[in-house]
Amino acid sequence: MHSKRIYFYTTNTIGKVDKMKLNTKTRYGVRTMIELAMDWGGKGLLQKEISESQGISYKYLDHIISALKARGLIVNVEGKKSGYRLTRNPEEITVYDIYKAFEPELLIVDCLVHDGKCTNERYCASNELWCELNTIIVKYLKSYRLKELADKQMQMNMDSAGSVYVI
Amino acid sequence: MHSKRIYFYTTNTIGKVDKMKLNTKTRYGVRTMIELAMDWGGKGLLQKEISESQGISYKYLDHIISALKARGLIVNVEGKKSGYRLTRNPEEITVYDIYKAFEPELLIVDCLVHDGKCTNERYCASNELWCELNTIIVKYLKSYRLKELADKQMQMNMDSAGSVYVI
DNA sequence: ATTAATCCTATATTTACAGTAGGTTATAAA
DNA sequence: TTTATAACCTACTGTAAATATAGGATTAAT
Repeated sequence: MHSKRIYFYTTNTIGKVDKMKLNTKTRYGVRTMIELAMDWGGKGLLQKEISESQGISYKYLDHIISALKARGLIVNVEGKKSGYRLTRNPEEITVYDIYKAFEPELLIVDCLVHDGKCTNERYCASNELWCELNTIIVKYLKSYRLKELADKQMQMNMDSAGSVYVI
Repeated sequence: MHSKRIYFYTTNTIGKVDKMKLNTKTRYGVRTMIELAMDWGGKGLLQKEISESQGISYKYLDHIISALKARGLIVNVEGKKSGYRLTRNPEEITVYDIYKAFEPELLIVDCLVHDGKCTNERYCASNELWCELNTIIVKYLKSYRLKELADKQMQMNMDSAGSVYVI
């Protein structure tokens, strides 16, 4: 699943990019949420159904769903076997909400704190740079709403029946 | 150096954030480049000097410098012991240029290609989302020039002598 | 020739991610 | 009330990249 490393000095120095990479749980989480958003107002979806339509391992989906539930984003309609549904309107759920179900905080460098302000007393030009970038990313994820994603997906599902997720 | 894991289900599911993180080499690379930018038009800086002023291990800096050289961003002024200097005006070097010295490409998810277009034939709403975010990040890094960083750093170094980098 | 800076290879260590396995509990249906 | 099935939870493993460090070879200045 992983591509070849690229080295300078024949070894070391430059590795395959694994940082600045979104984790799979967040990706899967978003896809799961899109699926549930498309069912918004419907009968609810079973883990099995989500697993099959999304091509995510049933067992692995356990963890995804657990995190989404723990974060209060989804819930069982009524007891088991009734399926899951969103707790809020997809319009009111941002991608950042979903991200936060899988990561404590988005910090592209460690010495930035929650609100995007730096903890260091001393001045550091690069810190300012990364801090700004961090803010931009979070702002984007907060601006993107689940509804938009579900709408796009639904539209395209109608246009070409049988389309498949790949991410 | 690493903070505690946070678990749901008591184990697994959520790990310490290691994704969506800038790698240290890029961070060090930027700091190295700031240092050289502040010396722009000067006598050149030795690896030892950069190592000391930045608090980066001399040996580790080997790899940083190697990558920057391989990328053509820096060069020895003339032979050894003459010090390194930038090959271009800091005004013409973007942070993305530096990033590219350490990572083949910035791709927050694997199924995006260089120009920000998706490789998949099938439509995928989340792909579009990540693709846009990727573009935003790259755009920001391309817009930020080394000169700005060096200027800020120089200004603050003058304001408070003896300031120290932390990132 | 000596010194020292650069240049290069190899290797160690850590640890989070990604994923699997195996089980218990709850609930709906038979 | 038995059975089937879905949800729920814990534990564990394999892998691979990141983050270094060590040691030496090469080159150039003095």
